[in-house]
Amino acid sequence: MARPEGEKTKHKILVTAEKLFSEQGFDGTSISMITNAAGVNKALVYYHFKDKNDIIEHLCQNIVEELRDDVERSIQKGHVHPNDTKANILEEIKSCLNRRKIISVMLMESLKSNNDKNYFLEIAHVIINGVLNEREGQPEDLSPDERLKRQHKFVHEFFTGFMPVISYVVLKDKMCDYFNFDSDLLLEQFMDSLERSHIASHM
Amino acid sequence: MARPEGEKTKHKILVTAEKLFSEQGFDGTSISMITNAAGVNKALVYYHFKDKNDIIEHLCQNIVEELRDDVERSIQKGHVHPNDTKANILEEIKSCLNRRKIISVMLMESLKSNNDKNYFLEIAHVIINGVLNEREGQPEDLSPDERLKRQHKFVHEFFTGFMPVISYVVLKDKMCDYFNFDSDLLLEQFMDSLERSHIASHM
Amino acid sequence: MARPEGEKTKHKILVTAEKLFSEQGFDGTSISMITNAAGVNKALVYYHFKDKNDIIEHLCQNIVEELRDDVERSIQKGHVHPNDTKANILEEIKSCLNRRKIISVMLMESLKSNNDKNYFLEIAHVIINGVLNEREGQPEDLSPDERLKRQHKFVHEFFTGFMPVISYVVLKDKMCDYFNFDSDLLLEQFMDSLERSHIASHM
Amino acid sequence: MARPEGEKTKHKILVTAEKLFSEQGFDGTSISMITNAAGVNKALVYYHFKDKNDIIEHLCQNIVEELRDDVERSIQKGHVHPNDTKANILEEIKSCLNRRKIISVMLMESLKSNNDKNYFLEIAHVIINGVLNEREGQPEDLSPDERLKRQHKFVHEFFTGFMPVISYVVLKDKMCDYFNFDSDLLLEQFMDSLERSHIASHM
DNA sequence: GATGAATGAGTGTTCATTCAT
DNA sequence: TATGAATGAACACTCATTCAT
Repeated sequence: MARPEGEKTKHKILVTAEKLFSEQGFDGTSISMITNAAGVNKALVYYHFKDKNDIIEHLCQNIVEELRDDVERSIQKGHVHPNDTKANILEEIKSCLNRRKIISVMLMESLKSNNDKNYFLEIAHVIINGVLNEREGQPEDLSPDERLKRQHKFVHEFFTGFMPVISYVVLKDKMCDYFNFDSDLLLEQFMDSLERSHIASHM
Repeated sequence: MARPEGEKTKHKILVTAEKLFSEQGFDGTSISMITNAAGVNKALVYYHFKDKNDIIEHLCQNIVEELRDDVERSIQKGHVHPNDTKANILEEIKSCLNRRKIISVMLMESLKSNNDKNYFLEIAHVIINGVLNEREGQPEDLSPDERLKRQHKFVHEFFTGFMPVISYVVLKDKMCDYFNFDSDLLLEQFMDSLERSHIASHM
Repeated sequence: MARPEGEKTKHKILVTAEKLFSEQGFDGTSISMITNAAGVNKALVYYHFKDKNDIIEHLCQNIVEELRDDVERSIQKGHVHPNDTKANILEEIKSCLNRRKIISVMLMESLKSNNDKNYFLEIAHVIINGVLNEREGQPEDLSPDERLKRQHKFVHEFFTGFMPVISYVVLKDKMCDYFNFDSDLLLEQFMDSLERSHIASHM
Repeated sequence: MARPEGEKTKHKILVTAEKLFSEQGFDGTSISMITNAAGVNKALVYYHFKDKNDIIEHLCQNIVEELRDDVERSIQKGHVHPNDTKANILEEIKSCLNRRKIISVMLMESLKSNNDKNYFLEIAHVIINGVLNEREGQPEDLSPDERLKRQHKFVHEFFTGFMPVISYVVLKDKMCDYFNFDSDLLLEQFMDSLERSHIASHM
């Protein structure tokens, strides 16, 4: 675990940036804010990263890789709770909750219509295809008709499964604040809704 | 309809700001960008608005009011297409599409955990309560138990109906680009999914 | 002469920049140095000029135009001292001395082999062609042979007339310092040399 | 000739710095640019040189010494081409061409009126006095009148011989680019002009 | 209502230089 | 000799905002 000195600093910058980006947005967060919060010299950021954008790029690529690994491992080992869809979904929600800061940042950035890269859609792609492949095996040489079906399944998963979970993860705290909801109750109600709508409608 | 000169300018600023905010985010858009694009003098912004924040506040309050009016009218007059849930949902989606720029901005801003005001949750509140009231009448003096049920319905509508629609509206163009989807087909598939999951699970 | 307020500021920036660029070079002079010396706000520079480069561009284009006008006027009106080459050359030297700051800057910049624009060669072109046209009329439809002759004359003027004068103008103060020369004597000796070499060798 | 490892590095830094300084100027070239281009560690520069200024100082002092040696050797051995002034001048031009990068740098720096050291005038001094001494012997105990004559000769050599040659050397490539001149023809025309003006006017 | 000019504090980024190893 | 990491000051440039007219 002995990280070389430079890697520690780089890590500190990344962690702090992730926090501040999720709180204030990418454009609303200055390099000074990051270095002040992280307690590192401002110029050091540019020793470890090409520019400000390179920081968010690192953050995004890191979790894209993490998720790819997760998905692969999940397919190989099978689920943590076999035959218990609900428990598995809860597991997934929790895994998203742990990454909710960067997910929030990616969503914000993906909403800007000017952006070229779209890491949010990239992780959607990775996760949903992981789920679909697990359910029905890796597709090869699809006929146009099968491809259309596959796309339909993807769209279904995206809007009725993935986005509700993402929405829950990135908005739950604000909802509890705004509507004066209890956090545990909200989770329960959300899980129930997801079960009755998305899970019940699996194609 | 003859708008006084000043109102025209104010309107031009608002329209341009909405466009740029949705393309680049609020923090990513400067006053100069707005005035350059709108072709108005920079100082004029501060004649019509208190500060930069006041612009987004105007934009948000405007559509909150618009939506309130829509909802009220809809309850009074009934739906455009009575007894055709699908058509009505399509109507709603189209109404959101027309406002997708400002909705996108509100969502971005609501994701920042630092923000105090949350216009996105405010419009969710307005719209979803409109839908629920239309379905089952305005609730008064709810018992704790009824209130819980109402909250559950709200949560259900929010995550399985509202958020999927919003997601579709703000992300569809990026999805078509990223995944090389056909726009019309995506709408069709999305509508089908929504029907099978959300509409089928109405409580 | 009543200059609008903004033009005065712009002028102050240009004059100060010219001075500092000639003393420290373009890259050796920061915007802060200029604004501090000129007593104007730093951001104002960017109100009046696109960027730092735009300042030097203005300076260069201004004297290019000035020189073009000078040359044209000189051809129309004839020399100040007809039939007295020496006096006319002295006149020219003095006119260069008045512009020696910006000439020095242009020469420095033209020596960087990376630069795309070359204002120094542009003024050489303007001045020398002015001299040649005055002497032998504006050339039209030159045969290849005549063109070669014209080029030869240009080269001759450039290296044996123009460059010595420029060198004198931009280096005389440093020479007087370094070699402990008397300023007036240096001018006299330089004029004598120029007469005996360049003027005597006119083609 | 086996250079110790450290000397090789030092040499690489000097060569790269000379190249970049001549392309971008001293102030326009950063230590990072040099170390990146030379492929050496940045901190190593400060092992071999006191500071950035020390690099240019080394470069300048090196050729000052080189030129001193050249001049001395030339006086002792006589010219390469005895009795052929033209050939000798061509030899000198070529020797300057080989050193044109650092000469260009020295000239740029000498044009800044703020600089204390003036290596450009130092090499002018070395070279021109070498030429004069060769022609008429090393002067000793000059009378005031003789000293004035000597100064006049120096000034003559400087402005009608040295500066044209230097100008040719540092500007020829830019001239060929800018005026679309042929390189060989330019040399020919320049040599001819120099002969007819400077050489013809030797005092 | 509208404008050109101005401002102080800030932006992202790079600088020459140093340090410990 | 050489290196990766670090630093404070400076860089060019832009920000939101204000002022006088």
